[in-house]
Amino acid sequence: MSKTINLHLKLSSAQVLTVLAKVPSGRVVSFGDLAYMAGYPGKARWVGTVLSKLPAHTQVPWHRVVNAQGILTCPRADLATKRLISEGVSVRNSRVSMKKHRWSPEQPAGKVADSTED
DNA sequence: GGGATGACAATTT
DNA sequence: AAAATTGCCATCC
Repeated sequence: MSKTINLHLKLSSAQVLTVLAKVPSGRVVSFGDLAYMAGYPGKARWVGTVLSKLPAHTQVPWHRVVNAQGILTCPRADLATKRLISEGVSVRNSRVSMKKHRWSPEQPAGKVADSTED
């Protein structure tokens, strides 16, 4: 059949940035997780492309984004490391412990998964 | 408009 | 554990 009907409908980078802005200090997320949370599972590469276009003075915590291996793969890895350590994240050789610092969109207590949610 | 590249990931060898 | 393969999307030449 036809191969994906991707018409003029483009992905929303704003959604990714919105989710990223929700990542708390001292935590990190992978590109894939970020893409998944934003509603675009499997499009990790695209997330990388989006972040690569962020301005240098952006307020978005781009330094909290690492790859699935927990490695800081951004061109400012040294800066990201510096920031993460400042937030209490253990960074070793541009690498963080995903098992310990990986952030999940956990709902705050009281807000249980209700089907009536939007 | 095709091919290479990039802040990726899951699977397989 | 590490390298190779394949998939994925936007951007650059």
